[in-house]
Amino acid sequence: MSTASERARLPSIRDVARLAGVSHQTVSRVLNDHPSIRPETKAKVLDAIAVLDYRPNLAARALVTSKSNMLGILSATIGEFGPTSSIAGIEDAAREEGYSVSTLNLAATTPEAIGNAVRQLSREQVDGIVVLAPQVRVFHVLRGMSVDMPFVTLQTASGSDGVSLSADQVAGAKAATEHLISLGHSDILHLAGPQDWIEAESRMRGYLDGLREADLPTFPPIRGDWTADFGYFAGKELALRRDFTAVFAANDLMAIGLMHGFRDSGLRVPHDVSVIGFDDIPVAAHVAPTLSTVHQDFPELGRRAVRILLAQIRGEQVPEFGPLQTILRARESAAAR
Amino acid sequence: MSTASERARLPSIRDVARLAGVSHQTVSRVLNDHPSIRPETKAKVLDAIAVLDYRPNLAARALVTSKSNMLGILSATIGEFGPTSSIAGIEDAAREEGYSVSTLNLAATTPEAIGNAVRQLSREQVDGIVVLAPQVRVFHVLRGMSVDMPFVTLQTASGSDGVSLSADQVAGAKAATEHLISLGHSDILHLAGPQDWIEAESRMRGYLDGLREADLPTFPPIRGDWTADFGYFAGKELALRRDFTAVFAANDLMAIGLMHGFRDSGLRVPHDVSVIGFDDIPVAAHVAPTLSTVHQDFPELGRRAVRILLAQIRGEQVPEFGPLQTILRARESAAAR
DNA sequence: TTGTAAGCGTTATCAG
DNA sequence: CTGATAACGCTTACAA
Repeated sequence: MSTASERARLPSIRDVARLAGVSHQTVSRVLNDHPSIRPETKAKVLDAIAVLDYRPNLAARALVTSKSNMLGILSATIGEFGPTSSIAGIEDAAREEGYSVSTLNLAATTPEAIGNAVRQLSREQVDGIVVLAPQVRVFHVLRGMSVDMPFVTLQTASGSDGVSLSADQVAGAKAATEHLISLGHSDILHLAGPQDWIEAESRMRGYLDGLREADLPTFPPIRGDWTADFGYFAGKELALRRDFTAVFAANDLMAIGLMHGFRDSGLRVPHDVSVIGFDDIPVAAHVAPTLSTVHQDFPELGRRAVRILLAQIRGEQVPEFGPLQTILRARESAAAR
Repeated sequence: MSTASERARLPSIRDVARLAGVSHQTVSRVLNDHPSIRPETKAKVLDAIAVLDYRPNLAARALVTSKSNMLGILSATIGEFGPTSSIAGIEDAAREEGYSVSTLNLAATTPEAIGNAVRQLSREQVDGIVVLAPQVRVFHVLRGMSVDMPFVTLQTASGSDGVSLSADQVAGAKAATEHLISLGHSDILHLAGPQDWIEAESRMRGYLDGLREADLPTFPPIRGDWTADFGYFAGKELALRRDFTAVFAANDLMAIGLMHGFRDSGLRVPHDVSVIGFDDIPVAAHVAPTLSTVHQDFPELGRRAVRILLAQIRGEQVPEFGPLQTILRARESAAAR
């Protein structure tokens, strides 16, 4: 019985060379698609590689080239739908380009924690980092600490400096608000995301812009924490004051909790109050009433991040993506008053 | 202006040695907590390390030790709540133990794709793999191909061979079924997960066990695909036949879609039909009606997987965990008939 | 087109 | 307790 510790040594480039009757360097050339190599030699080498089931040792390669062919994901989200979907996009795009992906979840968003995380990723020799840390402070810390490798931040203020990208949150939020307005609502509240979150700010701005352009009164936003539980309590609270006819919640989870709170308070959605959310999570189309919301393509965002990052790493022209479109999904929860 | 390409060489163990006035080997010993080393020497070295902001090159270390201090996650799920939550647990536990984590998403569950994925991970020198591939076939392929490194599979049949673990799906599903029975239902349908999924089988078994023990009739399960959309169409279909009073859906997403389908067909939940789900996703407590379901601690599952894997890697005694408890959450969607 | 030599930054082995 | 020396598997020079 063989245990893990007696695992045989894997074939190296030299074993391949010996079997193929060439120098190890020639094998290396084949591996790296070096232009000048005789076809028959190449064939011999490839044969030997196949026979031995040889696979290059990535650590050795990383050591000598000081590139790891690995991308880091620095994430500071707890498993919400958006970021999670983006991560999937990042991984797929990275693997497609031959990069592996090392993920690191930030426990806290203190400068020290962020610094440690970046250092850790840098120790791991990642060639670049995709930062999925939608909190404003993370962004600032990152800018301040002069990270010694290429990085791209996702879901941050758009257009800030060419290394961040996101769907057009402001436009989406504005569209949501305008949808409510077009349904005849004029007293529209906003259940916002947490203070520190960039997306929360953008969505709030879209809300304010929408109302301002329609010359409607704005209300001080209620600060939530993205959770359905918070939405629920907000709903109970809001049911006591009846100075509004519609609410735009900064994400679907809060919107669904909100509808629950209203329901428990005897308010009917959309009959008494209209609600619209943001994100279009998979259940949005199925809750009762079905939730009007704003759809965005999170995986595509991740894919774009990778393309930008790789361009930076390779010193190529960094592609310019326009802001990713958001799509309004009108459903039952927002109706004419 | 300095570009990435002119990045200065990072300090190496030899730079530290020179500054501390010792040999590079001594530095290495300090780094690895070698027992026999004079405290003052150690202090000098640590000083030099701090001054130079030296950090060990992981690739070099991986090359010489042929361990990477990296764990692989092989995932074959599309971003569902459960697996995603478990992944977070895996990452946290791994980082805590000083391991980094490389994630690889399987596009297809063909034997070739699985083989490639494992090979890729093995190229990356990961020290072990956590497999999050709940499909039966993946499990079989893995067993057949004799992976050359330690691995643990999550969410597979419990007790099959000590390297797989999961919450007790069967017990949870049985509890859900018994809950419906205790509410007075005797004609209970099951909206199952896809054929190939291990958890789908377990939950179905729990359903069958529950009914059998109560001497109630079983119905041929409806095979779903975990999505809310499928649940919706199933609901529309089922509304046409009225030979049941309750449905146990294999996950919350399908349960929520199902309720939507019933609603659109004029059936009221729980008045006309009771529904219970599985997973306790964050919105379950807030949809209308609030969804009765079975809760399980996905992150803990991930943490346990890491502990088992690390024990294997380190050749320690592998900890024995009992099956993870599931908890019935009785809410509005399942009521007495 | 191919081969030889050197070195990447670390740990392991053996002296002292 | 500490220091030489030799790997680890690969790529980048430079030579042939």
